[in-house]
This record gives sequence, structure tokens and C-alpha cells, in this order.
Amino acid sequence: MFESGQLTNRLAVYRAQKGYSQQDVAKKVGVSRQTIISIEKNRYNPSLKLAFELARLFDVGVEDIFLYQ
Amino acid sequence: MFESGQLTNRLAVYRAQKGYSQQDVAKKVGVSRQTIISIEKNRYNPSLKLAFELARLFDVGVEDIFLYQ
DNA sequence: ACGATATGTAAAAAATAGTTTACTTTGTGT
DNA sequence: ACACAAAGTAAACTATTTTTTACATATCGT
Repeated sequence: MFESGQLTNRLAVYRAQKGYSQQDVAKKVGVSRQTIISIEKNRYNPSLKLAFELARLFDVGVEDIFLYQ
Repeated sequence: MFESGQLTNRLAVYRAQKGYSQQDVAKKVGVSRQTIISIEKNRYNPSLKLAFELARLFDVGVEDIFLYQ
């Protein structure tokens, strides 16, 4: 994959709004806590499925959580 | 990852609308032709970055191309 | 009939996502 | 000061995506 656009996200913000811990979110979307931390720290590029799960959890669109410039 | 929701896509449709070959799309978004074929055949769950690249190519939202039920 | 282009399959290798475990740090409440 | 929960780091492991290569089939123009 190229190093074109930058992927960032507002996961921490949405998470705080709902008062969820990273652990809570991890459990709700079915991944480990490490995965949530890594996404919040922009360590990698999650799968589209996981992006959809997170969007569904917060009742928003994928593009509300994840930004690509 | 769980086997919750099903991920499908309309990539072939958007591609045909623009008259692009799989090869064209692959080149434009910077992946191999196999990757495009595999996505169209729902063989897997692409990365979010790639989903964004495809959406950008067709000037639509990620959720216009990819459906998650 | 021939060459060129588009689509498909398959399988091994490389790259990256996601898990697990264990330890550290930071904040908050008592 | 202490205990506890939340957040962070790191490393080794597993699972999955993506690449590469090679070959098959179908279609289209000449």
C-alpha cells in the first residue's frame, strides 16, 4: 500500500462522549483492548469491518469517526 | 474478528459506470489487480485506507460502495 | 484464425492487522 | 499514602490482507 493520504480518527472523542473505557469499546466491538489503543494512537489502518463496527457502536457514519486527507 | 455483520460492495457497479477495467482501478488506487478482484468477489475485508481510496476514486462515500448489514 | 485485452483461479510469500501477556504510568477516590 | 481502574508500551505470536506469478477462459477487432 502507498503512503498517500493520512488516516486519523476521532475514536477517543466519541468514546469519551459515551463514557466508555477502551476496554468497554473493545468488548462491544469484539476486539482486544490493544486494538482500540492502537487505533486511537493511529498505529495502523484498521479493517473496514472493524471501522463499521465502531461506527455502528456510536451510531454514526464511518466517515464521522475516520478522516482521510 | 467475529463473524458478525456481512460486508458486501458495489465496486463492480461503480467501476463499470466509469468504464474502468479492474487493472485501471488497481493502478489508480495503488494495489494489485488481485486485490480488486478479491474485493469484488467478497473474498475479504479490505483495509479502511483502501476503502477510502476507492471511495475517493469514484467520488462517493465509503458507505456508498461498501455495505454492512 | 490471430493477437490483444479483460476477467477469473490458485497458491506461495510478504506485509500488516489483531491477540495475548505482562509490566508501567497516570489519575481518582478514600 | 494507598488501592484501584484506565491508559500506555512492548514484544512475540497468530490471523488475515495484499502481492506476485503463472496459467485459463472469454470477448472483441482485424
